[in-house]
Amino acid sequence: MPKTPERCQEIREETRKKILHDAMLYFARNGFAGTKISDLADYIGIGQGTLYIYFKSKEDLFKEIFTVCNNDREIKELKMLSGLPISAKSKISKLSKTVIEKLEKEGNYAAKVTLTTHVLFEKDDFASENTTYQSEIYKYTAKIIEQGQKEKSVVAGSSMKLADFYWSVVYLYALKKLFTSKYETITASDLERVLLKDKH
Amino acid sequence: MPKTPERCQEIREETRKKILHDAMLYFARNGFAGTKISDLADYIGIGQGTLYIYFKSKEDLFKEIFTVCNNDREIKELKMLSGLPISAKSKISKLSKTVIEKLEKEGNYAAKVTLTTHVLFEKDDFASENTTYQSEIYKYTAKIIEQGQKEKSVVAGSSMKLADFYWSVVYLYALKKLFTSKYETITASDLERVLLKDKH
Amino acid sequence: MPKTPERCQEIREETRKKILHDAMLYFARNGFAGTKISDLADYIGIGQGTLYIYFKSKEDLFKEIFTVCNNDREIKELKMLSGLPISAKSKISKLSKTVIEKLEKEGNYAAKVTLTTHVLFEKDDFASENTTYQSEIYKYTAKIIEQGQKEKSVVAGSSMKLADFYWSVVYLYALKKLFTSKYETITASDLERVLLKDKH
Amino acid sequence: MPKTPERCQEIREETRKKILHDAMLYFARNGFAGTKISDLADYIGIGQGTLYIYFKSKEDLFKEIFTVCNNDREIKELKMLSGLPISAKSKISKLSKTVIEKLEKEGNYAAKVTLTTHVLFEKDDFASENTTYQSEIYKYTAKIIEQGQKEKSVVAGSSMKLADFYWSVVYLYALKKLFTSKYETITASDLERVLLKDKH
DNA sequence: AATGAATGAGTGTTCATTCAT
DNA sequence: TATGAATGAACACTCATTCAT
Repeated sequence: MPKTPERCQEIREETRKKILHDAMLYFARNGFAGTKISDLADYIGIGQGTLYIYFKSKEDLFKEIFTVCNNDREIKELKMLSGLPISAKSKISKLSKTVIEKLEKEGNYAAKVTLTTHVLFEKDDFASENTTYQSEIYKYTAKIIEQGQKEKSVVAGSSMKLADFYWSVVYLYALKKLFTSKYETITASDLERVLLKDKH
Repeated sequence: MPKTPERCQEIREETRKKILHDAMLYFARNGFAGTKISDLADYIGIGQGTLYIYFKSKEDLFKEIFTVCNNDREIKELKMLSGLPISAKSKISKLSKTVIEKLEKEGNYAAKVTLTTHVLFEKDDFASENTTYQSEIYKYTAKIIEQGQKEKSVVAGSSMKLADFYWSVVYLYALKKLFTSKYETITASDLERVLLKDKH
Repeated sequence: MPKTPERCQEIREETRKKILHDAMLYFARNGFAGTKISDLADYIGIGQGTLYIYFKSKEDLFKEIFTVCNNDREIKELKMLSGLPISAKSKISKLSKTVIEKLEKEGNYAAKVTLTTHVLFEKDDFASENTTYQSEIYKYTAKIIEQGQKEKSVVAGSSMKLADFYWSVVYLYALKKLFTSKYETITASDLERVLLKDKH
Repeated sequence: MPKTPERCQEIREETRKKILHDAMLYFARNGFAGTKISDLADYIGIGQGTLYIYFKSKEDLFKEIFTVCNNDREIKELKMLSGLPISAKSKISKLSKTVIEKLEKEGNYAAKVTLTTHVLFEKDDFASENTTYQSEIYKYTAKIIEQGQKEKSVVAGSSMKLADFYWSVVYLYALKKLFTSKYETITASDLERVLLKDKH
């Protein structure tokens, strides 16, 4: 069975995907400084050298992972949600349910959230690039919050601060998902409460 | 004439305190793996060798800092609060005000909270030791929550989960305090909302 | 294609052997404290890091070398010699000739003797392990000496003391071999004289 | 009681002597590289800083000790012995008795011999200085040996080689004296046997 | 003069990266 | 292409030396 060039390309793509996927989780758990290439390669199940065929350096790999994390689908979905002709309360409920579900079910969502947020804190170099993504997300969340404040369903306060609060809580439970199994996970209604006034 | 032993002891005690204090902040900001001894020593304003007069190793220094973080005063104060003959809502208000104030004013409170929580996630070795401290804090918080649930002022749900949620939010804003100055800090009433139903 | 595991194993074994061999000489010449890893690696002709692939630490490397030095062949040969049905004088002659020859010809014999004896003096930790080897050697030498004393060919005195004397002289000329080229080496008959009465 | 300048000078002299004396033993036991200033100061019973009042550096201290070791009295006595109008055998007997006695009784003789010889092996820098002393000693010993060979009491062979052999054995038992108490010490007649033919 | 806390150059050890196979 | 042994720059740690007291 001769390897066609196409098949070769396919294999390459698969390996690359696998590295990105596994490394995302590993970096999210151990941080950049706390990740050794040797350990990471073992974790992925490849040789150390192989990593360097696909990525120029540890830093390069990290950056690529970070880029993958900041995909636009997330933003687009949120943008669309914010534009829907429904109450802010519904939007927040919908969003919260989706997020909690992703945390539970979607394999790498927790890692993605964790890395995205971590970078904000730790890596000054990436801060600018990241801001773009983060600020888009915040912008649309803030829009929903403002709508909710008009509708009296959302608590008072700076909409950006509240958006930040909301996503920080998501980050928190992403962290918990990654590291512990001890505590019960937050529910969508717990998450909503960050923004919503009580229902009576 | 030789230095008096008393004076020597004093000097040692002061230097040790300074190292513990400054290193706490540095470790909280950079993590264990992300902290280089040379940078840390520069940050503290001492020679690298000096660190090793007072602490056997980087790990040893970290452990000692962690021990300092887990002081009992915190626990005692919370225990006392939980026992007071006032409404749970008042207790939560009081606690939240105190915590937010400490975050704002008290020099190393943010670092303390951050380290204590980080260790829970990252360092398996410390998990057991840490659990003691953390679980005491959680226990008394849960007690207040349960009181509040009876009084109908606190939302429904597992009291331990809610306690964890509450302190996780505190951790979040400790992180923000340490790393950014961009965002408005959370208010006590934002923090309360994690637990309390709306006032109306 | 990956390297075959067999070839890898081979390479590892070779490098390990080379390190043990060369480091034995280097440690014998410079002592443990006097040996810098950087110098040693240069001497062997490998990178510093390579040493740490094969040995956990400088101390570990030293211990392994020491173990290699204390091989049983030496003991077995001496045991056999001591049991032969020939005069003690012949045994001592034979032994002395062998030893002197090894000192001259066999690459690392001098280093081996030197290290084995040095350790007796300097490293308390190894004393017990070493005693086993050393005491076996002494035991069989003492046996020959006692035979010689009965046959009136060996001088009077405690056989263990004389055995110790004999091997100490060997150690001496191992040292000289390692460090200087100035002095004429001892002859087998010089060595015999430590034990034997004059021939006339 | 005001300290007179004379008394001050005396105290200085005493401390200096104490350091030289104790450090000689310590260096002999641990070697140059194996000696830490902090340990040495503890052993002597003074502060680390004090050493640097009396000696410019570790190396300087070692050199001074080495100079003290190579005193001329030894040489003079041997020179005189070699010139006496008695048989070589008597001279060797006398010398051996004196040496063994010194090893037993004289506090630092073993350390002195050990250091003097060690330096020959280890410290290339000192080799030249040392050679003077050592070669004087060897010269007079060789002279006695040559006399003995004429008188047929001493074994055949290069007189320098035999002198070297003789003093090497002395070094050996100096080592043993310093490090172990296990083995019986050599007797003067054991030592003589290095040079003398048997009595029959 | 004596001390020992502080220092930083030097040493031991690790780990991202390279490269022969 | 994939591997893991080899590397050396970077990091943790030690110790001879200095200096304020």
